[in-house]
Amino acid sequence: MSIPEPARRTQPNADSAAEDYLKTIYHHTEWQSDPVTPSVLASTMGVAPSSVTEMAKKLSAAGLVNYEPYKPLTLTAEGIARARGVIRRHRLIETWLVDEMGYDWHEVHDEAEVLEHSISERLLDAIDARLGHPRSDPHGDPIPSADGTVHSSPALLLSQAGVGTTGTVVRISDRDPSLLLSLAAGGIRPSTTVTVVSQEAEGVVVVRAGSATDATGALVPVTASGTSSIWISSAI
Amino acid sequence: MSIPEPARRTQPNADSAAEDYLKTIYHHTEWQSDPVTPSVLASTMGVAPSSVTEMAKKLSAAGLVNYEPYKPLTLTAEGIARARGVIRRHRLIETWLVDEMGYDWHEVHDEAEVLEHSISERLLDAIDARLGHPRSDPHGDPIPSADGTVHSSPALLLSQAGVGTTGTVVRISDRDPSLLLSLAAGGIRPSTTVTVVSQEAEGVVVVRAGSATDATGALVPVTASGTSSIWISSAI
DNA sequence: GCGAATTTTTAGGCGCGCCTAAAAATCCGT
DNA sequence: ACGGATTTTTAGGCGCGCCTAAAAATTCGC
Ligand SMILES: [Mn+2]
Ligand SMILES: [Mn+2]
Ligand SMILES: [Mn+2]
Ligand SMILES: [Mn+2]
Repeated sequence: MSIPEPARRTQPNADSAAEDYLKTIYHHTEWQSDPVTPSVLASTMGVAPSSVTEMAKKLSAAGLVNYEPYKPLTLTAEGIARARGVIRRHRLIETWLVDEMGYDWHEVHDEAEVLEHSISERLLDAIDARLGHPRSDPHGDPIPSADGTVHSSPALLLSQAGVGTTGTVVRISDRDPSLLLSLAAGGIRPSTTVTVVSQEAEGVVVVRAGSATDATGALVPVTASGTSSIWISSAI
Repeated sequence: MSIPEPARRTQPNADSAAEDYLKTIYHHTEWQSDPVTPSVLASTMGVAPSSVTEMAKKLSAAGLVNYEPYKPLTLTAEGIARARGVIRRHRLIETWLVDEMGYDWHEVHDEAEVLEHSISERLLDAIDARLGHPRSDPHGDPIPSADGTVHSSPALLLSQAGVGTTGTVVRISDRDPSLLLSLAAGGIRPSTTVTVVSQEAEGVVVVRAGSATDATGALVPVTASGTSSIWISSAI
């Protein structure tokens, strides 16, 4: 009894903050290749830029991030592996919630955001097996396999596709639940075939292929920086 | 963009420590009625007694714990409700892991200890419905219902039952996985009928009712304070 | 019932992840 | 190429949940 336990107890979920930084850095380079600067990361994560600098140093000391003052952040090989682990957990949880637990695709992101930090490898594997080792999540994002492999199809941002382009929806960002809801109402999901009808400042009109009478579509918003939330395959 | 967000971001899992204190206080009064002093709580939770005093003041300020210096801690009505919420989550998760995810009963406690703080009410309800609203977990502990009701059967600590007593196993503490494993090997689970064969300092021998040839049993250890980890119904 | 042993509280400190304000470096337009 | 605007870093601070050491209160044995 009463072993004189020498030291500091680890906080619950000790490094979930670090996991979020790794995941967010990875995410920024997954579909685009913006340099990931502290200010970009700070605004994505809702923290002050100084907090990013601080964490960047810590992650650099841990061998997960390459950090040079005043330069963009990049992940080391080990950092990439760790980020993929977090993303694998996130996307398998989202898939499980939709496929087995009665969630709709716009409702799963926030729940996964929390559980990705607490689920064990064993439980994750059980879920993965039960789902039949899915390759992509409900929004079309690839699920890294347990060994770290990722199969992602090359894709084109919808806002960069010219009017008249037809393609298959590869991926839709899950960050805006209300957009997901309206896209579902318009019949647009990953693997749907769509055609760009017009490109305007306030949005992009997309029409799903179909007979003239039952074709459906949606207005896809474009951000100030000129990007939409949908990626399509470049098949003409 | 860049709303001048006024204040302090909440830490991830902000109050999981508080939830653990509430749960542990409740747990101590669930099957026995020891007074819950800071030293008892400190040793159960693996923290210093001064940490308990500190948290007791915080929980008292929050209206969840009755705290008077130098007196045992008790939960307020609101504290009981909150503790039952945590325990409901813990036990439903354990039940789900055993019933659907291929876990054995000695493997679930640690996983539940983490997930109980991060699962949402919605996901919990989905799991509860899927399991058919179970009343007790794999170790025989009652699962509080969503409205806070608990149905627990009166039970007798095995170490307090005389030699020759026969009864039904109501509940087995899940804190010692190796004991659970050996009890399962001995055919002892909740609702098993058992008879106390001998009471000794180092343990209690229990034999399951059965024909003379296939009767099985186990040696149940008794702690220094004279308690075992099994409760039986007082039938006879 | 009193002194010793034990328990509990207080005091002061630490690491984490965040903040604001100010200083320093880089970037950008002319 | 320079000066102002922007970005990034540094400095200092805060709340949380924990710690150890010391002080205070309670409990226990005789
Ligand atoms: Mn997501
Ligand atoms: Mn997703
Ligand atoms: Mn348990
Ligand atoms: Mn249990």
